[in-house]
Amino acid sequence: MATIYEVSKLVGVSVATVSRVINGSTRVSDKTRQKVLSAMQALDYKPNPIAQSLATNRSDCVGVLVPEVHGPVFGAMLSGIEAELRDAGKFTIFATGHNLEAKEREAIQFLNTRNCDALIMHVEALADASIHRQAHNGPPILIMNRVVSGLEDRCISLDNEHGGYIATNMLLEMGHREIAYISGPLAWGDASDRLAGHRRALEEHDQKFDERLVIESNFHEVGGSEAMEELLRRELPFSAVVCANDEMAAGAMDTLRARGISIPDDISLVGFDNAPLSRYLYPKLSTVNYPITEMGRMAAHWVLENVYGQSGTAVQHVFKPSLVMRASAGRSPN
Amino acid sequence: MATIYEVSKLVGVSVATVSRVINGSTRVSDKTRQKVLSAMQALDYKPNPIAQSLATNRSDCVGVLVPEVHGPVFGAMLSGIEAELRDAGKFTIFATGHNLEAKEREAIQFLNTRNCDALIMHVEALADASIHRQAHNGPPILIMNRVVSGLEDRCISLDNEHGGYIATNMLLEMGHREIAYISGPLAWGDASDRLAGHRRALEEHDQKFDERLVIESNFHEVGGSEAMEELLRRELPFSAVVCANDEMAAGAMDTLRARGISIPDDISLVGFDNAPLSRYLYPKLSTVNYPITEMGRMAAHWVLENVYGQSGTAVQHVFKPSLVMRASAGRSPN
DNA sequence: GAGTATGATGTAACCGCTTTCACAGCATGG
DNA sequence: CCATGCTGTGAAAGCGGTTACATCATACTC
Repeated sequence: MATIYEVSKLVGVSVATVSRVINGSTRVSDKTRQKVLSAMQALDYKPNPIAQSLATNRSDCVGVLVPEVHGPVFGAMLSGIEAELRDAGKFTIFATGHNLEAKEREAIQFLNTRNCDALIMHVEALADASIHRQAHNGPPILIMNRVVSGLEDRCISLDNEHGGYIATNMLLEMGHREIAYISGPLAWGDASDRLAGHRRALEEHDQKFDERLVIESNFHEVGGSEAMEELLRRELPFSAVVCANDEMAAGAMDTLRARGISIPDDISLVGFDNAPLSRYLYPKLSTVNYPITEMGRMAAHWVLENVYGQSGTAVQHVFKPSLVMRASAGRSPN
Repeated sequence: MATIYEVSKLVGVSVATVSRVINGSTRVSDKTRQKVLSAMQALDYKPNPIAQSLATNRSDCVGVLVPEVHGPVFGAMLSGIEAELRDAGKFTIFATGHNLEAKEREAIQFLNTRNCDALIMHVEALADASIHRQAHNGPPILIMNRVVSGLEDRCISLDNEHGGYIATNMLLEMGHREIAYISGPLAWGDASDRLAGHRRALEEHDQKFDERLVIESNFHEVGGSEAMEELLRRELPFSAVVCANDEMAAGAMDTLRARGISIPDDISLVGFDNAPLSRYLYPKLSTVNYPITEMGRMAAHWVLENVYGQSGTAVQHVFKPSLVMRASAGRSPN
């Protein structure tokens, strides 16, 4: 690989001048610039990014920490981030935290050793205090799907409360009165916010909130299936169920089908996330769209503006979910 | 951040000695080693990876090129790669090629500028010649899901022919005789291999291969749906359909359901990939398992052994798919 | 035409680490 | 007692760039 020295020698200028041409930092006369450029071409010269990093103290790498690489949500998020950063010539390094505190901490350490210019992280287990510490000691960070107080301008999140609200509101407007709810772990912010939206919708329609119609589950398919069984066991009347994510809705659907209960004729079902699987279920699942790819793009955007100084549009910190109507929810049979 | 100089000053040795302690390259007396180690701890010293890279000409980064970041197959592959490399303290940088030659070429360029120590790539559009060129000029490469002649020891692939064979074989053994086939683009190796396996199974069971029962489609859901419509339009008898991937099977299922054709009572359906969606379909899809996560791990493994000199088990270059029986395939109604 | 601002370029230090080579000190063997 | 071979360590030259500062024309001002 050719170095900057070879280029400078070929042209007969100093390496400083070549460097200036590369970076466009200072004015270089047109004549020398042209000579340098053609020499670079002739030698097929590419600046060594490692050397540049060492000299400038920038790595052009952005670290991304997600619970998992695969899966509908994180895959889509990574996709948005990668596309945006790539266009800007920045590199994405990722690590997984598996929603476990030790792993998340370790992953941050790992990314820190790479001298990332910024960190985009989706962490669940890590306490606010740890995030604050990282924010103050490490490179700039951006937090996905979580609002950390004191770092609001570093957070990009979904208005989960609104999502829960529109799901239940839609069912109420279709005439449903008794609406059950299968929740994710309420210790997690998104799960409790979604439930709060559900409650608000009920209140606005003067429906009493009945705790017995709420099951706290785990965001997984089996959990949804078991939660639905538990609901049926309680023998309370309900004509619709909101599931706090699509996977649990898939599980719930399995249980209902096994009991011969028809969707949506007997019971309407609504999910949350608009994950790919929601389109494959039968009947196709009505759900709440979670614009995670866009949110990933926005995160990358923030980094490009605030870390790499590129100008652009304003960053949107809170995204509003919207309803996706499919076949699993219909009018109340009553 | 503390540097190696500060450590050396604190201990009263030269930076060379500190470096030796860091790398364990040469013998250092126990006494000095201990002093250096505790000084490193006291200063919370971490070697600067960028500087190390510049000096050693290694970046500790592995580039991964996939068509897309998300999606069942590539997400799972990335997941396997990341897990394995991460355990070894190596970084994964990824880029997407979207199965377009220009984009794939560009992505390789992009990763090349980062001085990756190795490249793991899943490319579809790039010609063998380009891959050979990259293999000879750039860092070591590993090719996923494709066998490039002359580079067989650099390829990790699935025995697609075998997969096609076991799918059709299973149907034949369940008594089916007329078996239709919805293929992916036959210009792609995996699609044509899968079809070849289908043909071999038919031949081994003395069934004539009927071209009119084969539709070439595009690996997408809509394509599967349209292909099934075309099949029905041809009004040839068949009691089972093999789809070359699960997405097309999902589309085919939609079409059959819309016509009131029961699965598997009227027609049996088999997919390929064992993507997550196959479990969400109704009825749950029988399919061929594609151990892509393991294959990703294996790729990372190869890199660790051949680039970073870690010892380990032998690399498996060809993976055998296996059958996953679910509800969508049953005995022939005849 | 002297004084000065301005623009283009060169010089050299520096980023933080690795590694070759030299060397001192010491044990070994004849 | 000297030649020899080890071990442990230090000095210093890279790795390939960036950039503060110096220098030198050149153009401009009065």
